[in-house]
Amino acid sequence: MVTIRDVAREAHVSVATVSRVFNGGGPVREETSRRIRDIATALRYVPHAGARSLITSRTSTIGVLLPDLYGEFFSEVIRGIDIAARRTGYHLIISNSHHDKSEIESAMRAMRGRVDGVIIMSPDIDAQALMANLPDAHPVVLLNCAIRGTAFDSVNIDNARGARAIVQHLVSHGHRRIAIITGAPRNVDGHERLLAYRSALRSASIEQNPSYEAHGSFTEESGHEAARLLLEIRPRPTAIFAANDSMAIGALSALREAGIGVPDDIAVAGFDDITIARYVNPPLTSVHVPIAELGERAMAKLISALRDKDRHAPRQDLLGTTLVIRSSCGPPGHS
Amino acid sequence: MVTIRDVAREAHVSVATVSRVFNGGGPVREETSRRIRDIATALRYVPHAGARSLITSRTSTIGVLLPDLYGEFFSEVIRGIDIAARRTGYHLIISNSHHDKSEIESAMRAMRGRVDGVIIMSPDIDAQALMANLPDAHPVVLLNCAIRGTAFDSVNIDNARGARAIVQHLVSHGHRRIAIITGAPRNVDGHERLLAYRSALRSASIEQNPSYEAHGSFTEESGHEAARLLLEIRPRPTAIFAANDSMAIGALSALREAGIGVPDDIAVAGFDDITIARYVNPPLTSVHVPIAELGERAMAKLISALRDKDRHAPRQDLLGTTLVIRSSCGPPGHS
DNA sequence: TTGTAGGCGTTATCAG
DNA sequence: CTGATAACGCCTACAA
Repeated sequence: MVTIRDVAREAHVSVATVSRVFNGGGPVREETSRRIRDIATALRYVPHAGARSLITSRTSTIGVLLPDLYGEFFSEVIRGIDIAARRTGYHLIISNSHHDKSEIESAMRAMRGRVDGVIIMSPDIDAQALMANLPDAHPVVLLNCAIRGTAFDSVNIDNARGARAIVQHLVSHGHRRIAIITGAPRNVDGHERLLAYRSALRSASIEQNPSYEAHGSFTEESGHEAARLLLEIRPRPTAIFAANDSMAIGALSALREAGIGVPDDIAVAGFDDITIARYVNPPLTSVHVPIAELGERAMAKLISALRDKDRHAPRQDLLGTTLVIRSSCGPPGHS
Repeated sequence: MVTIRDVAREAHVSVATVSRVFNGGGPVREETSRRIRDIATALRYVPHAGARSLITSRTSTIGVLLPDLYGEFFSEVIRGIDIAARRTGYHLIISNSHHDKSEIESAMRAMRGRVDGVIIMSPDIDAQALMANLPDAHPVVLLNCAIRGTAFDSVNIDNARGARAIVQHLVSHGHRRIAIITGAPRNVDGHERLLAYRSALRSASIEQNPSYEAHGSFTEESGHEAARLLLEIRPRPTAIFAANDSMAIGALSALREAGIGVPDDIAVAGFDDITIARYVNPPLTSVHVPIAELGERAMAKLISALRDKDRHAPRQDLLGTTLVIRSSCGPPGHS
């Protein structure tokens, strides 16, 4: 392995000078600097990250703690984080499938000394209290977590507005028997969407039917199953709001199998607006969520917290959504 | 920051003893060991990764270099890698959007001293020659790369068999005018699937019509567009093989818009068997690819290369696929 | 069974 | 502008 000493020897200077060249530290004569730089590249010299972090106590790396996550949401979040990371020269350590407090804590422990900060995504609603006292080893940004109003930086989706918009859209099309397929039981996003659904129904003076709340878990399969259950209920709902697109697509396939027309017999709406939403049959009305931006924003917050170090006021961001009207709930103008 | 010295002082032993406890190094009296362990956890002591790597020259971290990648394929690969990584106590540094040689090389340089080995995923066909002489800083496993028969460890999908199976399935249903929507132009998988399609047609003594080869790029949108183009051709194809499911779904939506029945008027088949394939209308006949296993396998190979160090014979793995018959090409038995 | 001490590759401080 | 040199936190012979 080629070290800073090799470069120094070859360039007939001290290691200190080489170090200065690479860190923009002190003043170095232009010619010396160039010579060192040339020799370094010729020797394919790369500073040893560990040694550097030992003395600077910074790693230029940030950790990302994720729950079990499948599909588009996961990859988009990572993509957003990566975009912001590479823009600022940070590396990314990612660690998957963390659910409860102990797993998160052990993961954070394992990351000590490897990262300068951490982005935690833990949408489990029960993690709220658990994460209340996170180790303050390094700055933390909470991504789509259940904790609200704390002293942490956080980024969340504005689920309430989005779900309300969907329900209002359905109501404006004359629907009164509106069912919901809920998300995974203890998931924040699913929970918030459910609450907003209820509240929107109340606002529209629609009496709520508890049996219209079918349980799902964000998968196509669960959406399929839930829709089948919903079809048994009398009076049968005339609209189904699935808490995410995957379940909406599962529901669509269940309705098709049952010979039910969409949107004529039953309207269907989703949430997230994943890419495929516009290509299913019929194209799915949904709520667009800027997923990549979620990750990008989280990373940006972390970076700025890292820069400011002490003087940094945590803020809670709420990312807006957009109603995307296609044809699974009938034409836009109709009411 | 609490260091090994703090633990040593608190436990009235030398740092050497503490180190031994944590590395299973030399012999330590049972009682001493327990005391040190207790104090360490009480103090929340975690060895500094950088300092350790400085002397052991190992990092317990592996790097993952990926191209721009969207959707399910990406997340599944990562998931597979992560499963194998956590099983063996390795951390994961991931780095996105690397296409050409220079980007890969600079990324690898940036990882020097941070990782013990690297998994490179670079499905660009042109990268073949470019990557021929990778820096041999650390062990490398090629994941879905175009390089074949080299001295590198590699894991690839058996695209040829899969594509051939699809075409034969179509032929067995009486189709002779079989079109293909190709993948991204320089993508290995897309390329191999195209070649296998041609070869399967030849085997079936079907004359090839170059205009039946529509260009796609693995996105739903490109599949949609390609299908529309295909519909203009006379004689019109009676079957469309899309090089992946996303494009097949895009094609499905184009056919629906054109009022073409599937599979009655035109049969459609995909590749990958992503989760959603069974929920689209009609359920998509496809080739199942064990994506997560791809990542898991790559990681396993890297680990074993890391263990053996010198004595390790690189091997090229080809992951098998399975034909999944649903209804987008007509019933299974029919011919 | 335990302690001492040298060194891993860098950066930072202080003299020149 | 440049060069010694002392840390940084840890592991590992070598001694005791």
